Amino acid sequence: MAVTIKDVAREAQVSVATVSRVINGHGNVTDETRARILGVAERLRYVPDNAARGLVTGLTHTVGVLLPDLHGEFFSEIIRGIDQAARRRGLHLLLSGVHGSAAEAALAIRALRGRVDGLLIMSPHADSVFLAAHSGDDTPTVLMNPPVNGHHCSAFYIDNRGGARAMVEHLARCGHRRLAFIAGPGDNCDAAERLAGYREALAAIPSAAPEIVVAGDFSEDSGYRAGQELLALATRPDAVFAANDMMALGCLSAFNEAGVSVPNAIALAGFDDIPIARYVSPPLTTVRVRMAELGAAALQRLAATISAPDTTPATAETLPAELVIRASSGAHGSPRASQEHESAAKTPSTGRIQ
Amino acid sequence: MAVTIKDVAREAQVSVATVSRVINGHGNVTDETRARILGVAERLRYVPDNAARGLVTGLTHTVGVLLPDLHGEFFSEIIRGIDQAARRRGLHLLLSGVHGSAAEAALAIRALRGRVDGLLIMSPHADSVFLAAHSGDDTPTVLMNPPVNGHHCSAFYIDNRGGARAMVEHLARCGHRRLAFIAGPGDNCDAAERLAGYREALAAIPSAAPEIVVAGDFSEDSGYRAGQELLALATRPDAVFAANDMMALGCLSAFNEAGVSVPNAIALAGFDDIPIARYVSPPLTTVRVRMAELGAAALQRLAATISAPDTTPATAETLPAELVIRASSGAHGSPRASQEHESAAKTPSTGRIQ
DNA sequence: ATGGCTAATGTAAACGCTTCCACGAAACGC
DNA sequence: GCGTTTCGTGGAAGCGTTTACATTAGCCAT
Repeated sequence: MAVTIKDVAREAQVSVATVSRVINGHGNVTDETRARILGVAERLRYVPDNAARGLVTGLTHTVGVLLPDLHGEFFSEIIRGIDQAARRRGLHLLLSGVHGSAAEAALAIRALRGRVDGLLIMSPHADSVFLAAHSGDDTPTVLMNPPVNGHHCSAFYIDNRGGARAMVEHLARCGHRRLAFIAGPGDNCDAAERLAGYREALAAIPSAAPEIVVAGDFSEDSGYRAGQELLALATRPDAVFAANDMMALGCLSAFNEAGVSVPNAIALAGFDDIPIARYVSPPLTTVRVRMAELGAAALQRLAATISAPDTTPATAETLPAELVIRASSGAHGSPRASQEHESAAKTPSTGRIQ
Repeated sequence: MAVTIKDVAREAQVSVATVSRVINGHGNVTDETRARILGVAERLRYVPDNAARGLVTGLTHTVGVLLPDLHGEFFSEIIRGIDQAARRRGLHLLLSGVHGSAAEAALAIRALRGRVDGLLIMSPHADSVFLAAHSGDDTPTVLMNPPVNGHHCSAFYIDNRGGARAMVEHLARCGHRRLAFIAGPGDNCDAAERLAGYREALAAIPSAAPEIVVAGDFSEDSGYRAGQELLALATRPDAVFAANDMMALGCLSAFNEAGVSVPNAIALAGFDDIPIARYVSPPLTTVRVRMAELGAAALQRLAATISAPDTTPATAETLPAELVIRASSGAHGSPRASQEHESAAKTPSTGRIQ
């Protein structure tokens, strides 16, 4: 262990208290003394030990970030948003990928004790995790896209339902009447919400044909199979809305292979706006959620809770999902022209729980 | 601050020393005493404070990760590799995105003092960063893809040159003779290495036409412009090798717009294997570096250095870049068949410095 | 001068934990 | 039986900081 505050104090012929005051910018120190101490600290390359500091102050200036899976653009966007917001507040990020069960997640949370001032959690097990590890603990916590509502800490939700609704309405506006939906995994909350949105919106459109829902599991393959299934139908749908972009892509492959032109013969839309979406041909109409903003908002909320744990009430906020209209939905005559039109159908909503 | 070791000791009617021994699994404790302490700890939901633990042991079980830019797949892959390797060793990750200058990076490193056991750095300023913040400091450090060689800590390099060479050779094997190169930004090390690899390989092919290098800056736009530039040439090249995939994509747009068929009229290749590469039409032949493996290897190295700082020599290792052959390079008659052939041209190399 | 302020600095007690050392008791070898 | 280990446990000294409190000195009003 390198040079400590004592070394600086000895060298500058003052007490450690005075050095501490100078380092932390507290007043009541002569300019001359301050200068001398600063000089010595510089010369000795003194850097305060954050562990020791945290021990006595109880503050680590670090927040723990628990993410379910460290895969792909989705995740990196969240991190980016969190990081940006964090560095603006001088906070550090303790990152932890939680792969397995709720038990493992709980273990990870325990391991963070004394290391972080607060927690940012995104996990399908968010509720059980919370229960298992947090009960009796008062670490400020913010949940990102948790499976269910009603925790006693702040949470940020994604407006899956509103986004799906907006997409169905868009497809209807494009003149499509038979709207099919490729569903996601049954145990996935986002998937369920998107399906619900599809159904809600469909029910609200008088001229629309009855629902057509085929199974999928978010994978490209399942989208491909769903596409074939839809083509085999007695009466084909006018438009297909997949619960995520990967399935839409798989579906697109199936259509291409069958020689069915998108969007002329059949319109197609996805959900997520993964980077590839704008590059496929035709560019995919989809729904976007600004994940970086989710991360940033969650961190901001957490920071507020940390600095004033008692006066900051737990909130539930839902982030809007925006329509990203590209060529695949057949919105305009010319696919080229409609590209990146990106009209946004925002559905903001902020509530307070508890 | 919740329940401490003292609370457990008092409740279990033993000294804190004994509790500590039980918690840390040290021997010399009666089974009966151990059981009692464990029971109390469980009941009280005792979780050791890591800050305090770190203060006395000097170990944090945390490594700092400094990354230049928290954008895109590239970054998330590295993180994923690091995280995986870290959790296998019970290490935590303190993540920090370093956007700005070397000075800012140095500041970030200082802020990690007492928080981490080691550093994993990826930064274009890696050398100055290192000098500015590390001199006099002995924190174990591993560099990932640093700009230059010859630091006194371990480093992992990416075989940009070898990858570029392999690509040129591949294009030549496909029968192309006039090979053009779209260069990256002049101040970028990776770009420079790739250009060098192109030149080396080209010089080694007797039948090849002289080099054709057009400027680019890694952006899609610059690739588009480079593509137009190449088409305007008196004699068009047979194949175009872009220093990264984004430029290759831009170039592809230019070719498509001009009605120039890829790979029939002209072959195309990129570098990086971004996720989109396999989805464009035709799928893009490119060079891949397994970034997750880079991260994992770097962490493994760091862990070794941490556990045995003196006996672990600093190494320099270069990670192979693999050829990913898809349709755009015109390798086979049928684009469909060659897709994801993914023959690998590995160019491993491990050396030891210092 | 004396008392009372204020400003600058020092002293020392935490913070929660690990670990060295000491101590008593039981077990051992002779 | 007595020295000598070995074992289980407690006492206490830190680890590097911050900070409440004590101390000192200088200054002004009396």
